[in-house]
Amino acid sequence: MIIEEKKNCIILKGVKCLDLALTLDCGQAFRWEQQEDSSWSGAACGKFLNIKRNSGGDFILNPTAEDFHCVWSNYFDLNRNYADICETLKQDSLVASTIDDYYGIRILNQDPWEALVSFIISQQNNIKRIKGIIKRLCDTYGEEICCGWNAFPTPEALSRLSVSDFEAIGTGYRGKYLKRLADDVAGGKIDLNEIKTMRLEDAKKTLLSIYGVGVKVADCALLFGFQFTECFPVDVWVKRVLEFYPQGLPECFKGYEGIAQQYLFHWARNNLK
DNA sequence: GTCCAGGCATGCA
DNA sequence: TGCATGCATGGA
Repeated sequence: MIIEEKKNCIILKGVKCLDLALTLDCGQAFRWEQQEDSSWSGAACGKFLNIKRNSGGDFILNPTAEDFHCVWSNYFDLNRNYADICETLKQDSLVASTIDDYYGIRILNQDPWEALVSFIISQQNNIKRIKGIIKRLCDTYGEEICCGWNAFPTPEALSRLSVSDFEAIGTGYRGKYLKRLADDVAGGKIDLNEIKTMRLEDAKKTLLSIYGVGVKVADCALLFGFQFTECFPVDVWVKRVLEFYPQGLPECFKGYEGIAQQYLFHWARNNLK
């Protein structure tokens, strides 16, 4: 991969295995919106980004060089060799049959707080509605960054809300979970950065002790927000896929179960109605 | 109108 | 430890 730092943009050449639509709109992050010029706009880690792919296959990004290196390079997991990982995952016949259709899905390294809140909202909910709730949450309680985009609201900001404030933006019964989480994180009772340094078992145990966080939400947060690529979240769709794996997950997934899961999740949603 | 969605807490056996 | 039930909401 070659990084060209221009005056007003960053150009990435030779990036392997990155499909913007599949990666940004596959249900792992909920704030990305495709624009009329087919570029994608969104916000993460307190920064705004617009990114597009030109006809030559290069990626054009709008941030400063500093923000690219400090935030977006890691967010898009650009230093991980997905091409090699996909080759390994293809040893499994089901993944092999799906990977060409969905090639280019990456696991985004999201902010732990945003990921945890987002996946608490996601429970027993559909992706379209999850996006709406998170948009209202950010528009109402996040600090403005630029271009009409707000940052994801901080724990402190959300701790000032009441349960009914959460419910007013459509969280439903999850409002009480969010209220307690915001209070505990803002108050220092839960330290998300510390969880990030833990071994997987301890990190998962800690997340499971949070009110409103069960196995599925914990696995999604660990995979998408805490960089544990070996987590394999099982939702209603993946549960259907698992019928194809009566012996358990194949050896070739080892260490990258979460990446395999994204391909299988996507395939299931499109094929197992 | 009914069913369902990137589930979880709770109560009861 | 394992299973049944209620939970908010809006799109299909």
